Amino acid sequence: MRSKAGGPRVRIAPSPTGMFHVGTARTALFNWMIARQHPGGVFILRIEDTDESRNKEEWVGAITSSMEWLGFTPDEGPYRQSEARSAHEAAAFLLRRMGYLYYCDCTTAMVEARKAPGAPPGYDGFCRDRGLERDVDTALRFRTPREGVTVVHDLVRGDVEFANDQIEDFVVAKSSGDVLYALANVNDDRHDRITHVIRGEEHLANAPKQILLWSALNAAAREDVPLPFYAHLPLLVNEQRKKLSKRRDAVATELYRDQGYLPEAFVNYLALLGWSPRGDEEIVPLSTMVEEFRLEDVSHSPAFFDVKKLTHMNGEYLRALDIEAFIAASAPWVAPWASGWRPSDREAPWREDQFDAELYARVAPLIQERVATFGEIAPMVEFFFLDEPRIDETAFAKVITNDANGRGLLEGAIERFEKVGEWVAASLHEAVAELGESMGLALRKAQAPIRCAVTGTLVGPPLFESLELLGRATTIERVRAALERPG
RNA sequence: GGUCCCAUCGUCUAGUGGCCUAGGACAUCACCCUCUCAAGGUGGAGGCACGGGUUCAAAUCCCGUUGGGACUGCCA
Repeated sequence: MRSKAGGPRVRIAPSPTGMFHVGTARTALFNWMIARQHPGGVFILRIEDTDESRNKEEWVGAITSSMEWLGFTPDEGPYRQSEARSAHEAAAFLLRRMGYLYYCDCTTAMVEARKAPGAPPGYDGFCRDRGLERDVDTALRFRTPREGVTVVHDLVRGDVEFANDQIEDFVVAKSSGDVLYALANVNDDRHDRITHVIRGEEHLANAPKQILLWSALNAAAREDVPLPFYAHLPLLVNEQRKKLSKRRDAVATELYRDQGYLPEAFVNYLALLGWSPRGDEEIVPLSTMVEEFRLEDVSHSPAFFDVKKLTHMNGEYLRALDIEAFIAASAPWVAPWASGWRPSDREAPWREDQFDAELYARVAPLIQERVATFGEIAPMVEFFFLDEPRIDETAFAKVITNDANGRGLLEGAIERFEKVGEWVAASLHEAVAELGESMGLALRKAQAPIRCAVTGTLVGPPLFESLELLGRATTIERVRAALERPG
């Protein structure tokens, strides 16, 4: 349980909430990088499941599978906080015996009722010296020092001071006997010999309480476990500058995985939230980030999670893939029946018997630089696999129904396509160009109705390459179908 | 309300007293390329919240103001 060669021991301690919050993902990344900077570093996953309402097994699965996706394999764990229940109770017992804790039977309403208008909020210490014993309605509170200051030596923010008389006598164990997060977390960190507590800024106000508890535990147990370094990371916020919330915002890491973001790109983007690599290049390999990362360099101010930038960055990663890798990695989105994992938020875009892996392999180079996520592939290439293209009515009306040249172009195209010698992109390009010329139209105008008839839309992969792959028969058949379409 | 944190282009950031006429990236605009859409290329617009100090010199240090935010549970 000790660090190998005195390396850092860090941990992320998510509570199971049903999904893996992107903020937790970033915290995991920063912790993981610190662990990887030292050969003896240890990265621990501890699931804080002490509250029974947050103790669903599948929720734990959301944590482990996202961690796996991100590539942050824990060196220890996953531990369950709930497994240490008896250790927490023992710690509470010891602390109580040594006088650091006292029983309190005040209800929230009672505390509230005693409060003079304008009095400081929080518990007033009413039971501090009443010498209550354990009972069905007694919670255990920590006897906070009334004088002095507790300073949090924060690696990103510097020293943050809290006057002890501003820290209320907080509850450490419920009247049910269940030990609360405040103590459980500290006891676990102490037990696990955590050296760096790296977490979100929302925990900064908890830090002095935890430091007090840590010291009390050291004294009570007569074992001086060194206090960890603290590092409170800037919050991730939404466009309203509010902390990213599960209710309002797209915070589930799984969502990004389902949409077809690459974990490497996602991690790279996450690192940029509150930190930046040296130099002007933002797309950097993980190994470089691990090398350059310093908690001291982390920004102090909140960061907006910008999906647009994430998406751009993902596009860059996608384009950097060689074509085989691109094809392989996109499988869950184009041939989910053949891949081990499939996105949970969508149906297969077409039936297995409609899909043609060889054809897809030839289509892929056409769309690799046109998509930013794997999820965008299917809508762009579906006309290759569906029996009939899905027609965009607006586009159809614009370039075929309502364009004076529309039908003429389609008729001319059929005529020329039937005569094309070798059915390859270059010949088709030439054929359509000539057709356009004969009607006094630029190629960009001439190709539009054909594109719409065959692919269903006005945007997509290069037309002539697409026609080549589709074949003469299908192409002509679709152009005919468009001509026969009512309206 | 109390405690605490924060403040450079719309966004993420570089900047740690002179190298700043404030750099990069995303987004945005224009142009080029072009069979559509992208990608790519070139260029543009856009920022040190405000007010006082300190200093020969401040985006950088100090104070205040304003503005944001977190916490304030017998949740984690």
